[in-house]
Amino acid sequence: MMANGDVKIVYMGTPDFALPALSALVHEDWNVSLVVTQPDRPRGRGKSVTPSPVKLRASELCLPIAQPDRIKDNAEFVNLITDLHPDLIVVAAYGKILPRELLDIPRFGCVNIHASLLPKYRGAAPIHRAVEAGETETGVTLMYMAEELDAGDIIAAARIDIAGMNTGQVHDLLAPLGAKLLTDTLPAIVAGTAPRVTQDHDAATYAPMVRKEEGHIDFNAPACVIGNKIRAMNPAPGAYAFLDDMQMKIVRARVCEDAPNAETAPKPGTLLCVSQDGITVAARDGVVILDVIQAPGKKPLRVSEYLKGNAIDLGGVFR
RNA sequence: CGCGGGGUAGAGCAGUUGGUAGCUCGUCGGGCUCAUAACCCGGAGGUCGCAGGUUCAAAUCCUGUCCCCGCAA
Repeated sequence: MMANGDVKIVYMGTPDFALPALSALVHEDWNVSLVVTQPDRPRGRGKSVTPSPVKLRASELCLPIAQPDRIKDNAEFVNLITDLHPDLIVVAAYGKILPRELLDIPRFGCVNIHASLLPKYRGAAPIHRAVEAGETETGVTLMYMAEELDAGDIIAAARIDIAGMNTGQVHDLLAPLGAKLLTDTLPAIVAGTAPRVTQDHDAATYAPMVRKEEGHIDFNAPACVIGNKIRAMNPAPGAYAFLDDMQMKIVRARVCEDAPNAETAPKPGTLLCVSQDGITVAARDGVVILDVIQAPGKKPLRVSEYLKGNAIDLGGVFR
């Protein structure tokens, strides 16, 4: 049996989600000979050129880094990888689809850590979409990569209970879980004994990228749907609604589904109660009670704190 | 140089025609009450982000600097 250090790995990833797996590989002495991540881009306040989280981590770990602008039809990059003769390519939220010529390079293949229980939630935003759908469990899946997005054969998966959690919380559980799944499974992959189960493609669902505007809460929806949406959109890109001209972020809320009497049902979005316990807002059925809100330019505050220095008029309407 | 808001008592805010700081909550003590997260009275607690400048005098004006946040990417 070969030692971890004898297995040459190319790691491809970009955001925070890809951090734990990279660190775990290094921690277990796998030979990470190159880290590939998205190019530094102007982002954030001030439009400053910022490196990806994975680049920062790779730097800390003193690993070689490559940041190709594109990997499709990029002979130079393909040659770089080819000449490296990696035994395995590990991908975690890299952000680009790997072309066939890359997938064919490593003898042990290319594996991908995906933040859902495949075949459900293939695509860019599996965690957001799972939370939004009100799933009570999700997980991570390790698969051999295929040309089609997230459609490769499954090697292993791990599930967790996510009831009541927001996207950030699920993310923070899934990222290390994915890392563990990877390192637990790697020996079998290298030994050629890893399972390889074809996905049930008919059961596949897709998790498209989240658009910012999706965070705009429409109170003319069932309370539970709103609750799921608020959890799904936090911490990023954030859920919000307008109170007069102010865009108020809704960081945390809880739902009460006791449907108001149809006769007296207030217009959705109406503030029914403003107190230390939260801001009760009418939904199409039931109410949503806002617990943590964030005014523009301010920090997120519990409603009880917010009210110490700001007034919110009863009867206002969120739009 | 992308646009913009902000750093003032433990928390959230007010206070810019310059004159050593106020509100709500919390906290401590006392009172009222069968009782209370309610009410009344009283107290403690702040070198007003940091550094320099102008001035008799700066939270307040000027310059620099650090940090936080919203938008946009």
